Amino acid sequence: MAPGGRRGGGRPTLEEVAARAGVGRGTVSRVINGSPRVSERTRTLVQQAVADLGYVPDRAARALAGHRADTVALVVPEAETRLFAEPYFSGIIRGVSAGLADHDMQLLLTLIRTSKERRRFADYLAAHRVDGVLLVSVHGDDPLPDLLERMAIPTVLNGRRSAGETVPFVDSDNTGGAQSALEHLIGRGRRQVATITGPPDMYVAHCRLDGYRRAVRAAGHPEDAALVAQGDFTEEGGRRAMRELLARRPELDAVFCASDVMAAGARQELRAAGRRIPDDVALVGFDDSAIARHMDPALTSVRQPIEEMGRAMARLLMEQITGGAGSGVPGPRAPAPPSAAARLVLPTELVRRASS
Amino acid sequence: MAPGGRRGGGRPTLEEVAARAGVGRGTVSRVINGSPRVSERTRTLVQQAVADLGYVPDRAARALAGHRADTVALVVPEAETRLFAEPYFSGIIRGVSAGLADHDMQLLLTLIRTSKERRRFADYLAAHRVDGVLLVSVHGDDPLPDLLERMAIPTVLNGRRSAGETVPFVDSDNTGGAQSALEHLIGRGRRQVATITGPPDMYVAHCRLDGYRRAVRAAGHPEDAALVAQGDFTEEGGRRAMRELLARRPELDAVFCASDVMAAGARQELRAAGRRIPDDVALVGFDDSAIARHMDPALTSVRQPIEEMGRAMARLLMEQITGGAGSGVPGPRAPAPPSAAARLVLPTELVRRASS
DNA sequence: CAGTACTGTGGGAGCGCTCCCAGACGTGAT
DNA sequence: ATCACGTCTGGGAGCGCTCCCACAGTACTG
Repeated sequence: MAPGGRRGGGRPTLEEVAARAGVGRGTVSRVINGSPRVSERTRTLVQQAVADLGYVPDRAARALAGHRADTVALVVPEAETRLFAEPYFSGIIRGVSAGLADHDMQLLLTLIRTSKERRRFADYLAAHRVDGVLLVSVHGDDPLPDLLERMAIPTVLNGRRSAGETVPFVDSDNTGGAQSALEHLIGRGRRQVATITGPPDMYVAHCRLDGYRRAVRAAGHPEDAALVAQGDFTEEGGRRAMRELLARRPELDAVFCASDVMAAGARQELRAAGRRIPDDVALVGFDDSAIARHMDPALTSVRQPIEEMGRAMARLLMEQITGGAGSGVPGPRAPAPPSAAARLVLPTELVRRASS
Repeated sequence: MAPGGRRGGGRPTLEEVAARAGVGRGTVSRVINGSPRVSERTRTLVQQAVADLGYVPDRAARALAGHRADTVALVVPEAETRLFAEPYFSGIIRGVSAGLADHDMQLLLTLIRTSKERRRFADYLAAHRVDGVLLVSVHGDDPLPDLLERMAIPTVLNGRRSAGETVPFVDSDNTGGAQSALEHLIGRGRRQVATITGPPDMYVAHCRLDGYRRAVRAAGHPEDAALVAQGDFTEEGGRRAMRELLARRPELDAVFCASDVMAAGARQELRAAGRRIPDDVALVGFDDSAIARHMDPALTSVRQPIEEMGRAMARLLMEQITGGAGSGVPGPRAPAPPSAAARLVLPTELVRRASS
């Protein structure tokens, strides 16, 4: 008779299940949550009642009483929303989603474009609506990681802000990936290998440049600063950098680009300059994105284990949330100390195609 | 002294705000929810207390007491997770996210791959954790739309299952887009325009084929069934269909592909057959995805107003949830009757590039 | 056979809100 | 002055869970 609009017959509550099973509320709760302190007989009884009634625990009530949300947020800062178009995010989301499914956790997607939206998200955190946060592609100056640390909310970054990252993270081996790209080029007889880097304020750009340098050094080639041009991960930046390189070192015979998108820009300039790929100049990218496969010629690129990274992020986050304790019973939050396992660097793989 | 781990000092509650403002709980609640039945003086008083204490309402408590979740789910069925890589999803998500931000609604992202995950999602719906659902790229045989209708959960589809779609939806003008692509080709003197279609069990494929046929008819060209080949929205499908077409009608001078991905496949076959693009054969795609810009030559394609579609989906859903009542106070759910406005078809735009 | 230690169980006391019913205080008409 | 009818306000009664305390029962000990 309630005016509000109680839905058809009303969904069964814990209490009703308890009544039907002839046990107390607490016992049903224990069964639902997989507590071991229930006799086998009672457990079966309760499970039967649950099945009969089609009982599904109300999450809101659970969240209120249990101080948890069964939800984690995947946060994508403004600067990165365009990257969304890349298979990268698709892979991360799939990995995360798969990793969370086992824990019956939901994924909240939060795009933060404006400072108003950042505030809104901070309120959301304050309102206890998430148990943890996954942060994608943080820049060095992003205030979010520190905010999360202050609020003591379990967090995992995708990538890191610096070599001394304090927040748990999952990253790919950018240095190693760049290195393998260069070993490949040098192994195929290229002598004058240039590189187009990412923006210097991003750690990932540093790593890839570092890998380039190491490989050049290891091969005994001279380190030539004129072979390094700065890009910004955009196509236009790739074009600009390529023009610079061609002006400075017209004799170059290979270019390693720190992203596929920049490689696409570089290719245009190379073609405009009449260089054939790969005959005159070999080209290698990074990310193994869709454009790598569709470029003409198809682009050799460094692939990251993206979906696996997403899975790993989910795993690391769950470990923090459950306080390192095994899967089992989700107790009240008990923040785990930062462990060594909370820094994960996954290997990359070179995908060879026609451009090199 | 609570063992659980009450966070630092404890966040302020409604009651504390009430005490500080010297009013009752009900009054604070009214102010928070923007009820008009509060005197100006009291409202200011309460707002001051809220600001002083940094009060943020607890969402879980709100959800429990108020029978709402302030959350909507964006559901992506298995078959589509690969499309995730496309700018399409990026755009939809951005539009939806922007559209929801105004309503202080959160976005839950749900990937459904297995039947186990579908069940899990159904439970989630039963557990009252979402106020509405956005469904992306539904197939004709997807059981989800009907399930949602039965549960009386507000829903908006992206695309529709058939011409007589009963669930509110937002779609783009696929027929018109295909038509404009063909008018463009025919206008440039192409006489033998072939098409590669999507899978016949998808309504969107029908629409695009329909647009092709209408334009051919309107131009007074003969309708030649041999110029129609069936694809499946994949690159390999595009290749196969292109081979068929070349075998059946070697004299064709243009191909309209129902997706960019299939156009990429078609291009490979055309090239393998020694046809130059656009000199011998003009090529047009659909979606205006990343590969369209990076293809060689760059692909003419039909662009959909993706982000706007996302926004519209959010708007339609919110209208259902708030029962058509203006923004204002969020009352308990009152499902709105299916209105004419709940069917939205947005216009497309032809983006001309070098391939035609 | 009392004493100690478990294991299993019931149910009270909240979690922080919203809803809604009374009641306090106006204001105007009679 | 009296009554009716507004507008505003306080606070009780939940929402459906989890947590935890107390207690019954059983199984060991000395």
